[in-house]
Amino acid sequence: MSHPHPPTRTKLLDAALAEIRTNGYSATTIDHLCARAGVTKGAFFHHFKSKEALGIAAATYWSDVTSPMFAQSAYHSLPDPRARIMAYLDLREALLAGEIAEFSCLAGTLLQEVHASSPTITAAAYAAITTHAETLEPDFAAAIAEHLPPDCPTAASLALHCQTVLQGAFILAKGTGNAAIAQDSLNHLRRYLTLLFPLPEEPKS
Amino acid sequence: MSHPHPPTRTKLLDAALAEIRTNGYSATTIDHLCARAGVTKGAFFHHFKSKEALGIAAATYWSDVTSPMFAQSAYHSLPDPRARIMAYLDLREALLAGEIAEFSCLAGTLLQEVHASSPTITAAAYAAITTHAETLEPDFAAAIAEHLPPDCPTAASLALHCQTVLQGAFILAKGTGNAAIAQDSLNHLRRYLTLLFPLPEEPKS
DNA sequence: GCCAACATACCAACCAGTTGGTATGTTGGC
DNA sequence: GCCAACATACCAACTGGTTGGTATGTTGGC
Repeated sequence: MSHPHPPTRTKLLDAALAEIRTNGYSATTIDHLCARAGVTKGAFFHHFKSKEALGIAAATYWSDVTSPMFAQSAYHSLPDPRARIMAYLDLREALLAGEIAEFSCLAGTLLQEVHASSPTITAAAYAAITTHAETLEPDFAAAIAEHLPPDCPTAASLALHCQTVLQGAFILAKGTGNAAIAQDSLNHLRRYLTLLFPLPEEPKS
Repeated sequence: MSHPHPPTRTKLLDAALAEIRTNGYSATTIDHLCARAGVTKGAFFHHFKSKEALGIAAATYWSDVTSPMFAQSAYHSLPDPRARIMAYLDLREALLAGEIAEFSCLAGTLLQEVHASSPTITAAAYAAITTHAETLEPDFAAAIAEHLPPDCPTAASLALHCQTVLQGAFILAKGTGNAAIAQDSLNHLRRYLTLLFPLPEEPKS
C-alpha cells in the first residue's frame, strides 16, 4: 500500500492516464507508455507485473488524483443541499474544457473496453465511479429529507444517475469533438433535479 | 451503395458487431473476426480494404440493422406525443435483456475508442447516434407544441439527451455486469420528461 | 475465357513479457 | 565504522507469438 518511490511509477501512471484517455486501453501499448513516460520497458515491468496490473493501478490512481479535486471544492460549505448539488454540476461543467482526453473519464473508458475481458480492471474502474458517486449521497439525502418529492428515488440512485449522464455526455462529446453537447446534457440533468427539488427562489449574488 | 453479395459480407459485419460490442474495436482482430464469420482473411480483404473500412461499414450496418426495429414499432401510432416518447423509453428498457454485448450500443463503443485516431469511424458512429435521435424529434416537437414548458429546451436537444442517458447507462451496466443500473437511469429519464411534460392523467388500459 | 468471389501462403512490424545485467542504496553482524 | 549480504530501481537486448495487410492462386457462374 505504500509507494515509497514516487517518480518513475507516477510518471508511468500519468502517462497511462493520458494514453488510455486518448486511445483507449487496448490501443495503449507498453512501449508507447514508456516512451511517453521517458523510461524503459524494464522499469515498467519492475513496477507493474503486467499490462492488466497497470490497468488496475491506473483506475485506483484515477480515484486518488480526482477525489481531492472534488473533496477540496468550496461548494460543500453551501447551506442548502440542493445548492450544493447544483454547485457540483457547475464544477463538472467547468471541468469540460480543453481536449476531450483532458476532461473525459478514465474509468468509463476502461469499463467500455474491458468489461468482458478483465474482471479485475472492471471492478477497479467501477469502484472509482461508485466511490465518487457516494460523495454526493449525503447532499442528495439531505435534499430528500428537507424536500421529499413524490415517488422519491433514493439518494444513491440519484448520485449514480449523475454519473450516468456524465459518462454518456463524454461519449457524445467524443462524437462531436467538443464539449458543447456535454454541457447540453448537464443542463438537462440540472433541469431534472430542479424540477425534482424545486428551489424556493433565486438567491442573489 | 449496392451490396449485391449478402452472405459473406453480412457474415463479416454480423461478426464485427458481436466482436466489437464484446471486446471493443482495438481488441477485435481480423483473424478472430474471420474465424467467427467462418471465412478466410482473403474474403475479408476482398470486401473491406482495411480494418478501418470495416469499422465504418460496421457503424453504417449498425444503423441499418437497428433503425427498422424502432421504425416498425407500434408506439408511433399513439395519439399523445408524450405517450409516444414514454413508449419509446419502454421499448429501450425492454431491449435491456441478455448479455451486455447484446444490448449495448456499437456506436458508443466505437466513439469511445477511435475518437482520437480515426475521424472517419468517429463520424460514421456519431451519425448512427444522431440519425436515431432525429427519429425522436417529431415527437418531442409535438410535445413542446402541445405543452410548452417554461424555459423549454429544443426537441433536438431532448432527443440527444435521451441518447446521452442511454450511452451512460450502458457504461455503468458494464461495470455491474447487468442491466439493473441502466433501468434505474431510464427511470430517472422518464421522471425528468414526465416532470417536464406532465401527463394530464393516467390513461386506463 | 473472363471476372468477381473467395482461399492459401506468406511477411514485416509490432506486441507483451523475459532475461541478464548494472547501479545504488540498506542493513545487520562484528 | 566497515563490509558482506541483500534489496531496490532500473536498463538494453531479446523472444515467441500476433497483427494488419499482401501476393498469388483457384473456382464457378455468365
